[in-house]
Amino acid sequence: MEFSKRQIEIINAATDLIGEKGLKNLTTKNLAAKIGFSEPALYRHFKSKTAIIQAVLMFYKQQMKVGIEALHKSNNSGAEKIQKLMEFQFKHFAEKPAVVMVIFSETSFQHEETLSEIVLSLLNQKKQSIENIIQLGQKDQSIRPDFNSSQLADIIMGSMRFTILRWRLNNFDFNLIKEGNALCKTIGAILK
Amino acid sequence: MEFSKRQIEIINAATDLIGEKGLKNLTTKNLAAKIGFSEPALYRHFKSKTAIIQAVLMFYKQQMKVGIEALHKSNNSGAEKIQKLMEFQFKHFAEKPAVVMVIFSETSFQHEETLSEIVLSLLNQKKQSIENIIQLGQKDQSIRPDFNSSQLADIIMGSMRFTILRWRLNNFDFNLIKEGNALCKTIGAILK
DNA sequence: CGATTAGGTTAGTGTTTACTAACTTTGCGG
DNA sequence: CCGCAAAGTTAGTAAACACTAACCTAATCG
Repeated sequence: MEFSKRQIEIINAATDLIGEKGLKNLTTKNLAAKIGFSEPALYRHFKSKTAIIQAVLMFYKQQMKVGIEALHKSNNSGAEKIQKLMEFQFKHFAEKPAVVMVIFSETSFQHEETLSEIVLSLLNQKKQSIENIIQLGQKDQSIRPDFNSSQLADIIMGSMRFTILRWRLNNFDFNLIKEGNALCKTIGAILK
Repeated sequence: MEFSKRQIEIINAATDLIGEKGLKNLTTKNLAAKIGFSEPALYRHFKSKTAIIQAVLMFYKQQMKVGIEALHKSNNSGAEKIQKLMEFQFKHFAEKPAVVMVIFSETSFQHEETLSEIVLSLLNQKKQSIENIIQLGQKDQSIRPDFNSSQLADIIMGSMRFTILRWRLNNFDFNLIKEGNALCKTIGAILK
């Protein structure tokens, strides 16, 4: 998936709009206004609004993949990698709250087959990376081996998502990084 | 919050509509059609569509409260109560997938102050009950005392929500109760 | 028994939505 | 500097939306 400059501009504007007031705020009118040109111009770069949302998700998926791959290359133990991954994610969200909204908009796409599929693949990609790290950690003995890696991945991803959801519902007004670190430590203790 | 018969009828129909195709499927037109009368009739029972969604959430909140209170009265240990609570929730969702959709629609309400508040209170209510049970379990020594109860609650609620989200994104086509039980056991082991 | 009211109807309103038709401008390669 | 395509414009459209006005009916109750 390659995007032109203008397309990336549109993707960022769309992300911001969702970030500000949720998916409902992403209208062709608002989007055009945000970028500073007229509505029909959007259609020179994307064939439909759905294609734009699709691009937003793909863009985010790509970003996440790059971040996780970088983590994988480090020389840390499995347990340490999990810590780093959690830190990375919390930091990412704290810096770009708009992305948080996009993630949670996931659940509003059920009526759009193509979007649902991307969301599922996004989630699976992330879960798979975490499972891989856990299995690695179970081999290098930094993570206790008696837990199922898939379930541990559910627990890790779930607790992160939930913390982020709480943050969002509280209008982003507690320190996510701090709460994230605390969660991180508890998860670390559980994995030992 | 007391609802008339007709209001409960509307609440159920609205829940079903959201369950079928998400929040976007909840239009006044669809709702009226589902119940079998005309659109304007809706406005004899609720003053606006927002009020209907509000009622759906309040109704669900009430239901949940009743379920959790029943649990609290039992003579089980804290650890056992957590198990029961998780079973109860997974069963509830497996039986009424529509409610799942409503829960995850939470995240689509950010533009509506009043709805966001209800969602937050709903989440807090649930989290508080779980925290209470954990603290109880830490006193009766069925749950290890060296973890922060708030974080454990995040982990429990988060992993449940995530499992349910996966179930939904997979079109409800794995056995939620089975996966729920597996998660339950792992959580049980963690708490010990 | 007459008045009031709760709860239904048909018809329609203004607004917002995603998107298109048709035209114009701009920038670039030969 | 010509031709042409890419990328912008204005003006508009049909459909869907939440909601209202005006009217009707039947039950309740003093």
